[in-house]
Amino acid sequence: MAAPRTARERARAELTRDIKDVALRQIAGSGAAGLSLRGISRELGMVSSAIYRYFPSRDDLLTAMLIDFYSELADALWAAQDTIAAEATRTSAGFRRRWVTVCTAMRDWALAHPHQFTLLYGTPVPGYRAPVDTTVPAERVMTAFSGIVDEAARAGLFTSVRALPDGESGLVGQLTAAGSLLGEQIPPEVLARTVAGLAQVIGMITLELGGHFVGGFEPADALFEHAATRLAETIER
Amino acid sequence: MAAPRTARERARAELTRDIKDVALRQIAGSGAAGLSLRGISRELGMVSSAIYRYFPSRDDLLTAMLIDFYSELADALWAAQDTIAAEATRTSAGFRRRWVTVCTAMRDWALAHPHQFTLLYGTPVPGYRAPVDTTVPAERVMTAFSGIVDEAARAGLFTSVRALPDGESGLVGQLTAAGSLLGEQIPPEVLARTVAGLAQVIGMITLELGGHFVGGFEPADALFEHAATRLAETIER
DNA sequence: CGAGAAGCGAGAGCGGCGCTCTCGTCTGGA
DNA sequence: TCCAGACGAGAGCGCCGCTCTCGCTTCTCG
Repeated sequence: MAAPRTARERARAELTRDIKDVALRQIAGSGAAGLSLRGISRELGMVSSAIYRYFPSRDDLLTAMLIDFYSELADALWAAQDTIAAEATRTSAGFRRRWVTVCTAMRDWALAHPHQFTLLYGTPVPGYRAPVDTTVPAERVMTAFSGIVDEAARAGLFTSVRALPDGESGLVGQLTAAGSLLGEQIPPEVLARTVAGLAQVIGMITLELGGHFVGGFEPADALFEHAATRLAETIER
Repeated sequence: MAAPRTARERARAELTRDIKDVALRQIAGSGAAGLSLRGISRELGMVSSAIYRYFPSRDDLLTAMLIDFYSELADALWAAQDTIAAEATRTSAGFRRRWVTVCTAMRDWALAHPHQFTLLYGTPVPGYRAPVDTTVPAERVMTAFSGIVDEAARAGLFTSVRALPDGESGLVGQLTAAGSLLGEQIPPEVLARTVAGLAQVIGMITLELGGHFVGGFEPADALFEHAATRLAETIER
């Protein structure tokens, strides 16, 4: 993103921002499926075809939003961690507290931005396939979790972990390969639990947002916190 | 569903079936968002407005499909259990094996019917809210999991479970209330783990279907089976 | 500084969608 | 046998994503 020099470039950058702003409001209001280029252009007082000068297709606009949302979520998770970063994560209690904090931060963000969350982790939009540009911010979300585990591993918290049997499944290979991207110190068996744990967090939020808890576990605050706490224990031993 | 007597009734029942069949193909092919009443009518050689004699809106057709899919998934889960039903679930090993079997059956069904699965557990369709008719078959899916746990509880497998502290959160109350619908024998703390476990299974399948594992854990067979196995252990103690 | 290139918005138009309403026809029960 | 109700056809409403052409403006480069 070079600084806009000419008036044309400045106008273009501004309009691009405006389009994304309106798109954000549309998604926050009625979901990604309600995102309409015609609606945006109407709100911006321009003709629908003009939008295509800025985003060649609806999916490109969606991709831009996707990147924004991943980044926003990742920021929220890292910010939540920082509130207790002063406390070292060298102890078991510290690790657990930090893990639960990040899990809760994810749920809070999801409840505050349900449509954004479902766009990230819900049903992929029909013909849409997320381009590689989105994987970088998406990984920042993942590392918000794995970072905690990595730090705890460096502190030597996972000594009594039963080693994974390295069968012909290639699981250990997958895990060590993935682990080298996230932090060398995470033992494969611990990384497996971390991924499963993240899946559980996303699953519970998805179920809650999808209304699968109504009439049973609504509000799900207590259930969620309980599950996150147990998750931390599970990861650890 | 009374048996059709007149020719009119027979024709109506048949056409209703045909519409659902075509709708199923459309969803299986391009997802729920690609479901189009016009497309169905075209394939059926009739004019689009005629469809509305049978389903008053697109959402009503979606509801009918939803009920079918929940039932289909529940059937698959129960069928998978039945293959090892001869073996009693009185032992710890039996319980774990049965749990993993049902988890795997769910993943298998989801991989074979990705669009159906995402319709059930993915992003809710925009303005659509599932009517109560869908909760009955949806609960059959839940009970496919909780039934195993209930049986294990009856066999006295969960004796050494640390009791949940009954704080002011009301979690124990929620769990006992929900438990009374699923099987009186499940201790609240075990039910909490069961729900969290189901959330993890759904979460991992969602991530896999959403392509969040590509480049890291694809294929996810080994990771999934490992997670399901650990889940069974976690539920038990 | 002036001409050509490139960027831009407006407008018309394509085919698609869900859904509504009207109209003639057919069917089945009283 | 007759008539109410169910039915399919067709036209139409407003929405959508996307394309193409046409003039106007802005920038760049000789």
